[in-house]
Amino acid sequence: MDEQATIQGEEHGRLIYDVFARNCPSRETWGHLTGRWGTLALLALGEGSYRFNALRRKVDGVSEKMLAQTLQALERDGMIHREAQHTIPPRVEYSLTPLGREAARRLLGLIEWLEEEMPRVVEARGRYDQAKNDA
Amino acid sequence: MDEQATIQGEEHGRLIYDVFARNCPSRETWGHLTGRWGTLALLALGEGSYRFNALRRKVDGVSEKMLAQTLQALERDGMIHREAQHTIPPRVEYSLTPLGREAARRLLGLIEWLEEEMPRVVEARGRYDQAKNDA
DNA sequence: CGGGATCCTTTAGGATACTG
DNA sequence: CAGTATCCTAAAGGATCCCG
Repeated sequence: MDEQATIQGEEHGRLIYDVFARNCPSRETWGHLTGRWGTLALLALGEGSYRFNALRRKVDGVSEKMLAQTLQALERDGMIHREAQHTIPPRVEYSLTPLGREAARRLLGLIEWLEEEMPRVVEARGRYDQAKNDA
Repeated sequence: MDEQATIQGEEHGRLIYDVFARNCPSRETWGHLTGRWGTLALLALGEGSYRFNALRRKVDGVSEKMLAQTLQALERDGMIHREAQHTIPPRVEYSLTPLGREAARRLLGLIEWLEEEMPRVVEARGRYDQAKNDA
């Protein structure tokens, strides 16, 4: 082996990505958190609670259908709290649960790191494309 | 507003998720990192370097096509290093770059957190489904 | 206003066969 | 062995209409 420490996560003696690969419930939730609209919805709600259409305006580009679907999935996972008033017209407020708040915090951490590193990524892309052209 | 601190990320004075929403390069890389196979490939390579087919066996369930596609995207983003020996038969080793190693570490952190919280998620799902049935 | 239902398009992903 | 190319299916996603 090499001296460089390997990056491993253990969970009950098994490598976590093995657990993660097959174990469906966490895979599904992972998809909800990191999916195209899930992350955006969580980050938006990290700012405060919003009603459906306000949220839709914040998560720019999302369709009604996808926003509803995304919110339902995250509500079911316990990340989002949904408060409905049965009035006409209806009024529904979405907010983060403590669990969702923690998820949003961690996702934001990853995204901020990525944003910081983007110059490196862009540079790597340039080198990669250059090498392709030379071939 | 509420007393609870909001979760915000700032970058040049703009909310980071606004930047993130439109700014394509980081969105694309985010997809590569969090996509179905990207995360798995990064975590597998966190253990050490692997050749194509060995990696394919580790990232169980991935097709040749998707693994090739995933590795190329991450190589282009500077996350993965590809070392080819032009022999017959060919021999290609994949490993993480320092950037990729950091990405893998952070992704693993998020996944480990999620695994820890899964009981809470499962419980929330139970409550959600129960409430649906009552309606 | 907050969705559900429906229909349609686009993309992700897989199986297979082939090549250096 | 490490891919590429081709073809196909399944799933994500979007537009529209409708209702309480």
